[in-house]
Amino acid sequence: MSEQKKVVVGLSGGVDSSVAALLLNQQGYDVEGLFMKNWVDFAEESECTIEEDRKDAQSVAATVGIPFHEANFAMEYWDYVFKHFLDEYRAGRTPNPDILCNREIKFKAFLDHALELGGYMIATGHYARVEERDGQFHLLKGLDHNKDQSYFLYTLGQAQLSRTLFPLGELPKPEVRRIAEQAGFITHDKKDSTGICFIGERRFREFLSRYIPAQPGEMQTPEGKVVGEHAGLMYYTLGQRQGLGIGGRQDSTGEPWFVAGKDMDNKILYVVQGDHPWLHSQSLKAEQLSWVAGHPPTFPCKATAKTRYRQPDQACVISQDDDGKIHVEFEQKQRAVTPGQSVVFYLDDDCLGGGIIVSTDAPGIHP
RNA sequence: UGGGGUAUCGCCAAGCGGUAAGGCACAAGGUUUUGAUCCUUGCAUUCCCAGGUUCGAAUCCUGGUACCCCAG
Repeated sequence: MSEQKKVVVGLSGGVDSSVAALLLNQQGYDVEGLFMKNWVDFAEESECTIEEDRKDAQSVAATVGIPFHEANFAMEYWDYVFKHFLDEYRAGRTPNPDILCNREIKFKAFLDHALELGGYMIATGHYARVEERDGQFHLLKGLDHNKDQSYFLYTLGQAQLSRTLFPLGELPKPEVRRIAEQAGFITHDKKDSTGICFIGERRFREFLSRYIPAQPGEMQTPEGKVVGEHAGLMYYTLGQRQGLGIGGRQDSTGEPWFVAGKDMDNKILYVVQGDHPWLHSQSLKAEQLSWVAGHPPTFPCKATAKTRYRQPDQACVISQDDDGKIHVEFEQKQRAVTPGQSVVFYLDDDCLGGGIIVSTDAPGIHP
């Protein structure tokens, strides 16, 4: 417990990282805090939020009594996260920028920077655990399964995990808030932040339209009936309900409509009503695999998987495809499995790794 | 300009003399470190218009207007 080595904790200005810093400090680590600014927004109220977060982070560092640093990885964020994010959307897929952000920024740029600062390890306020067993580092779910964030961390490998501490991994969220309040943190009752990491909560369509111009087209049913017009395929994601504007067709059942497919070439957005077969898939293919252990498991491999954050674990079998991709066969049909999103594998609490979904066996047309 | 029919929230749609259901859409919250999903709440003092009957009408009557269908 009395490791005298320096740990740099990423302070975001939220409750979680605040408590992470406090706990490490109490555990006897030589803790320093670092606030990252990775997004620059001109003439925008979000600039204020960033500034407020910075001040809160600074205040927390002062309360804990640790040095406070700042870093700006806006360039790295743009080049390694945001560009890719836009490319994916342009291609009609739905990326998860926060997973990339963890790989490229928090556990690369930040980690490197922390080492330069003389740090030995880094720490964040993620709800996840790292455990070393037989010389292998395992990424485990946060003990508070309700807040578990290992899904976002599946790209971390041995090199990263061996230098990472997740002080909140064993704690339930309410306890974290309690600790924050007792410590007198300015952040103790701050609302949990959501939205893209470092960018924040946005009106998503409006935000995207600043980077990708609208390209309207038809909304069609699988039968080819035109039921409306869309603003641009990239603004919609599979399984989406809100924003379609279709209501009260005389020839319909009265059930809500959902996005079920995209025809990029013809700019057609396919929509279906209610619980439609196009929305369900039994299997998927994934690529850009990343395994926590540094190597894939032995295939075929029985495991569970999440296709999106906070989804209950789904039983599946992972196997290798001839073309190097991974084939995942689910026990139960899955709703709206979306290309560009990540599938993350688990063995109980053990996060094995994951990959990017490229296709599913759901009927219909997908990018 | 012969006959018949329909006109209720942005769209579907209940209502049949007793003081405007519901669904979809939309909006606002909630959940949520992606995008979604999901949950909660809100959403016609008013029923095409104008008169009339009635204690009381979206519901009955009269006259307009609009649209639809069949005939010509």
